Amino acid sequence: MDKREQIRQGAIEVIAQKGFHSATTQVIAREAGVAVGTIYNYFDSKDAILNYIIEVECKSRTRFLRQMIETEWPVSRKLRAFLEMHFDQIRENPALARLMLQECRFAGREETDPVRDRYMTIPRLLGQMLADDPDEVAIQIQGTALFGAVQAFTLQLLLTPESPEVTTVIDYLVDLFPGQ
Amino acid sequence: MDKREQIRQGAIEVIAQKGFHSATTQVIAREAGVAVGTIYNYFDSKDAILNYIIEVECKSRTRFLRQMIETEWPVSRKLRAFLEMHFDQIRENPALARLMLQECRFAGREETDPVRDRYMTIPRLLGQMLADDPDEVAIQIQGTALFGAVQAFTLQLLLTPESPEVTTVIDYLVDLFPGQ
Amino acid sequence: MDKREQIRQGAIEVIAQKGFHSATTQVIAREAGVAVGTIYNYFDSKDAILNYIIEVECKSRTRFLRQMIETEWPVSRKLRAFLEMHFDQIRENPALARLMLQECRFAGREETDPVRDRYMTIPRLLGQMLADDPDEVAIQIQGTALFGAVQAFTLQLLLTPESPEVTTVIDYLVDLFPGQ
Amino acid sequence: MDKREQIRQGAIEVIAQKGFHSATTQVIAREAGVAVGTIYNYFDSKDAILNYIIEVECKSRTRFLRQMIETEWPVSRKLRAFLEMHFDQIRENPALARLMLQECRFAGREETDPVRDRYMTIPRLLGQMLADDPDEVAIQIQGTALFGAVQAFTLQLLLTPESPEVTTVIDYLVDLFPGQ
DNA sequence: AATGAATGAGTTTTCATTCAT
DNA sequence: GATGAATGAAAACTCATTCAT
Repeated sequence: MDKREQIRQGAIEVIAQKGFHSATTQVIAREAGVAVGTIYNYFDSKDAILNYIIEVECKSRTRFLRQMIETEWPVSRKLRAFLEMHFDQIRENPALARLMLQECRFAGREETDPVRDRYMTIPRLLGQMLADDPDEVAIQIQGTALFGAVQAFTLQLLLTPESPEVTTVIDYLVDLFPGQ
Repeated sequence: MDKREQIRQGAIEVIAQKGFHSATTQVIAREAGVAVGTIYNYFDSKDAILNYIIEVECKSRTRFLRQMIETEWPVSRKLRAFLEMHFDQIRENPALARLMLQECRFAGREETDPVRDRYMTIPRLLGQMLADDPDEVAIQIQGTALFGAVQAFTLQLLLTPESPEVTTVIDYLVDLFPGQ
Repeated sequence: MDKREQIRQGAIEVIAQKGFHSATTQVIAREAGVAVGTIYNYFDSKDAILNYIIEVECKSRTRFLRQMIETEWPVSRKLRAFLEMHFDQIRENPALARLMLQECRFAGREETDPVRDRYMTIPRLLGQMLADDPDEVAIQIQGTALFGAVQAFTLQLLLTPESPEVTTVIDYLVDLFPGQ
Repeated sequence: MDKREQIRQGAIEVIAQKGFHSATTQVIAREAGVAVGTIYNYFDSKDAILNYIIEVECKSRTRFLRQMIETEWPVSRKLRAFLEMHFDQIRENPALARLMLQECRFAGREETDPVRDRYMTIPRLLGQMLADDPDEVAIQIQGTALFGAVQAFTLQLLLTPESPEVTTVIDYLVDLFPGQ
């Protein structure tokens, strides 16, 4: 009944499967169970759908991370909680994971890109979670390294069936990033 | 004089700037200083250009990694050498780096993709470089983590001017991945 | 209002005038009073338009011939009826006649061609009309000869203004093919 | 050694197989054993090659027909001689026959077309061969009918393997066109 | 608000022709 | 004369977007 959400879901499936460029509005509309025209009642353009999908996903991650940061837990527990949430979501919605890996390509096309800014917030928050001092360069470095490592494991998980166990990966990462 | 190379260079510039999809053959040809038709004397299709670019770049990385693997150096020195080579090349040809980050997203579209296979060789070789036992899962995990971390730093370097110093990043990574 | 028919009519005019290959989709669209894209809402390809035109025309001829074959009329009357129908249609739509002569040249390019099969049904039915025994080689020969003769007259009619009178031609053909 | 003839032969093979439009100058050149550029030393354009092929073939037919016309033989013998010559050539060079049927499409594209004029001379000469009076309409009609019938048989021969025997066809035609 | 037929700008690719060697 | 790499105009086809119903 919520058309915007319906369209978002349809778009995720189609874009994950065919890639953003090959995902036509026709097919997205069919998958979402609406007419093409209806899409344009809820989104300004096809690009806007993708931006919205990424935005929703980033918000979900950043919200979780901000909660972790404010918690009094030890760092290793925070990190483990985040990783478990992340890989759980991958398992539940692999299409969305595929889409995020495929379509988050903002390598400096435009000068300012709100979606990119939102995306790049994640490594920063990861850094903060590992150690609270936001000015410390070393911390930002840790955040970026962790961010990249998680991404690479996610990609491997989606691509190769004989990937390592998720629990092994989580244990490894929790051990690697002690946040000191 | 070497038209194939000329086209490759032109394509790198244009694709890095506008993305593969928005990079038209017209513009690539103009940038390369040839006519559109000439592109098709040297490549089967626009896709083939991209594949070739990625192939060349992957080969350069894997060749270097194989050399490192066969060397008797300590692991930390091998890793440092690789990272210095990598970030040197980024500095020299940022367009190419941008392109690799933007366009090497093969999250499982096609079942078999030779370019993807070539690309995914890099984390495997990184793992081997860190510790020679190719059967050890832990080593593969290290390779993947390192691969992802390097990518994330590369992206940050390209996107944000106030990124950490490359030497700091290299020191951090050499310290993080001891290969034990 | 019926776009498919509109496009068929436009395509007939343009293809008859310039030949199939030189008839661009742009010009066909303009002649049909639609946009290029609209053509592809009703046909899979430019080829499909030509196939449809030929199909419609062949069906019209074969339907008429089957009616004649089932009639109790004497052969000469059946033949005359067919020829009058044929040359009437030529007069009414010379563009279509021109197109059929120009573009129905299937001299064995593809192994199987449904359009060609439909086209080559006409000489077979002509043979049947001349004498009902479908196994008699002689009859098939008559059908082919009649078919070719009619085509040659049609071509002459379209090309040379000082062609013989249609009635003379019909009389001649009715006299030549007595169907014995 | 005669390059023009070499090119003509190569073009016949390629055009017969792929059709004029799909026969590229590259492939024609390769088949002829020359370079593309060489074609343009002997022909003004790709079209000129086709015209030349048709011209040569028409000349061969018209020369033969003029000889027959000047002979004192009975009409049936002249006709039989022509038909035997024609079907012999089909058997010897089916590619050429295919090409002639496929590519002789002059349904009134241009006002004046020398190749078309040459082609349409054949039915006229056939008429003259059947009865010498060139002014008699009936004779022209016969020529056209015979021309079309021969064409239809040729097409059938090329398309369907279980065509009637050539001798049967010749006997039939000689019987059908007594020339009175 | 929902629909989906119509639109036409934009893209890849082909290929006849040229011309420097 | 022979060559074949370079050329770029031209063509089929796609698809995001619009708008009348």
